[in-house]
Amino acid sequence: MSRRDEVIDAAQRILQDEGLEALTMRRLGEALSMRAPSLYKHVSGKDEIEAALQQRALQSLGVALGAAGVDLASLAAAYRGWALAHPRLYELAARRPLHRDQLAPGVEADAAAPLVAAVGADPDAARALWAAAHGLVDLELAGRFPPGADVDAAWATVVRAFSGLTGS
Amino acid sequence: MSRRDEVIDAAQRILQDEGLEALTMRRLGEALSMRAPSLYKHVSGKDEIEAALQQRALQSLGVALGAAGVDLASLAAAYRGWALAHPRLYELAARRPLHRDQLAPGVEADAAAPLVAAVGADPDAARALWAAAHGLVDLELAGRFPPGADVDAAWATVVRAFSGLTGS
DNA sequence: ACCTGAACACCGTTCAAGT
DNA sequence: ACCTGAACACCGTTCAAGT
Repeated sequence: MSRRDEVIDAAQRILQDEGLEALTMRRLGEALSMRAPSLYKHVSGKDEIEAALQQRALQSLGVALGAAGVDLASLAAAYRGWALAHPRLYELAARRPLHRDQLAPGVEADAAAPLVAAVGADPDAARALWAAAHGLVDLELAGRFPPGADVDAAWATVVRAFSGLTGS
Repeated sequence: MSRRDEVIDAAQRILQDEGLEALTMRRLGEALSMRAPSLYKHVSGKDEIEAALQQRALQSLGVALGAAGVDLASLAAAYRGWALAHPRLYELAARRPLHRDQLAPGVEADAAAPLVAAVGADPDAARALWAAAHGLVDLELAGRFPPGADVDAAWATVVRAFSGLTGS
């Protein structure tokens, strides 16, 4: 494993265990037993680290969605399940600017492909569905729903609304 | 106008004109012709400033939604219109942790009330609709849709999906 | 009552220097 | 090839001191 990959791996560990605000160059250097300036010999800067983790997140999410099949309900469950299982990665990939220039081409499209397939290849419907799923996850992760809110029911409503679109 | 209100006003101007990352205590002090530490005589810290702006954002959004009526399509247009007209305020109020403890009680609920009314007081449907609208705005503001994407059509799809819910 | 300068504990990043 | 210390230009915040 290259030294660069060790840096990215350590960054992912810090992100998942301690959160996004803990992911600093000094903290990362500490985890690798070096000073922060030394990291710049293996990585161009913090942006490259974030881009690499965004890429991993998109790929992992895409795999999870692909495994869920084409059924709208199970796809929705897979989206939410992945996000709740990897909240820091989701946050980094969905709530932060995407470092598109440093992403392998197609990663974004591959992650979204299962959603597109589920709505019958209609790109507008796919974007609407993606937005609804993203909005639900985003609000849930941000703690925006009131304590007693039935988030499952909100998801079910979205699934029902979009089923009505393609079903009839 | 109290000195505190002058601070909040200046903060809003900086936020809207220069963006969230320009809203620093030193920059804010400069705009008010004082040093950053002096701000702490009028405001407890940056959190209070952010909370005050979040409150203004929620109130302004609530007014815009209330004026749109109960029609789902015009409500959706009002939500998107407000967000695109005040992208920095929307970002502060929707993409950042809400400083709930420093918010006047009811502000959140008041902003959401028109959405709740539009879906027939069903809280699950209201959350689903809110999430879909938030997701669409969030992705659009973050530049996550591809350049040629028909965002209008995606909004129309959401409106159609939710109309089907209550209509039949 | 209001404002200041100096300081503290942080950031990301650059760079000359060492091995 | 790899790592270091010192430095630069930033953060939010505290505090003793001035008027």
